[in-house]
Amino acid sequence: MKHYVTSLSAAEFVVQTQWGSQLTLEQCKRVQADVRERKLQVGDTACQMGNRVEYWKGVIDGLIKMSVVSHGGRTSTFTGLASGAWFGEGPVLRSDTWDFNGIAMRETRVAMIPRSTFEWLMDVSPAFNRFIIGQLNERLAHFISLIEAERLEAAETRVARCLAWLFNPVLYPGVGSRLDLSQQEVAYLAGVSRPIVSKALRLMAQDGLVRMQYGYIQVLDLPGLHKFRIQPSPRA
DNA sequence: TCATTAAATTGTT
DNA sequence: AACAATTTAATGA
Repeated sequence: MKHYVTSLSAAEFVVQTQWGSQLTLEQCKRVQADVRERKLQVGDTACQMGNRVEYWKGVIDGLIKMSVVSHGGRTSTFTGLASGAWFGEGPVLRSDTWDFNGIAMRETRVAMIPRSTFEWLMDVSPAFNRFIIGQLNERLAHFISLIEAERLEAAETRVARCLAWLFNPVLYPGVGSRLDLSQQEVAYLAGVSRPIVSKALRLMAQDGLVRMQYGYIQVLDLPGLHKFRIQPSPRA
């Protein structure tokens, strides 16, 4: 599972993103001057519920788990944030404070755009606004799909859905067709037990949708993965 | 470079 | 949840 990631600096990373490449030279210069980089170890916090949002953040490489904690201390995971993901625009525009936790699932490098720079970009760049709208829209579709699957579908189907979104090229442009992800990690992200993940992955592999190797998963048919479905057991 | 060992991941009950 | 089997990574000659 050697991934030969060209280790871009944060400044190099932002200008080659979908939004960064559409900025004017002037805008690029300011973004590159303002961007910061942070390296997270496994278990480190990328963002914490309740804290003020100081930065809009992007995953250069690595994986972050997005989750919330209930009053009783139980945690619920929504999704992973994979390479190329940008997050925090929701809280910046809406509530000023993080409304979820971000925990690194492995060594992860994060690019950080100061809030003031983000707001400036919203003011001066129509291209940036379009990107943010697209981002919000994609995430909305993602979460609607999650809720629907959570309520109506079998656990194996939820695993497929969860994986399909993780390979979404709009939200996670840095993820190719291969993602270093153990079945245990998939279980955490999908909110199911590891044996369910194991069973689900073998079903998907039979249908030629994915290929699994030791420590990583390769998607062969992304549309097929979205459509994958096994009959849910009827509920009360 | 190869063999041995340890660690992580996966399959199964 | 626990166990066994398999794969990879690390170590050292």
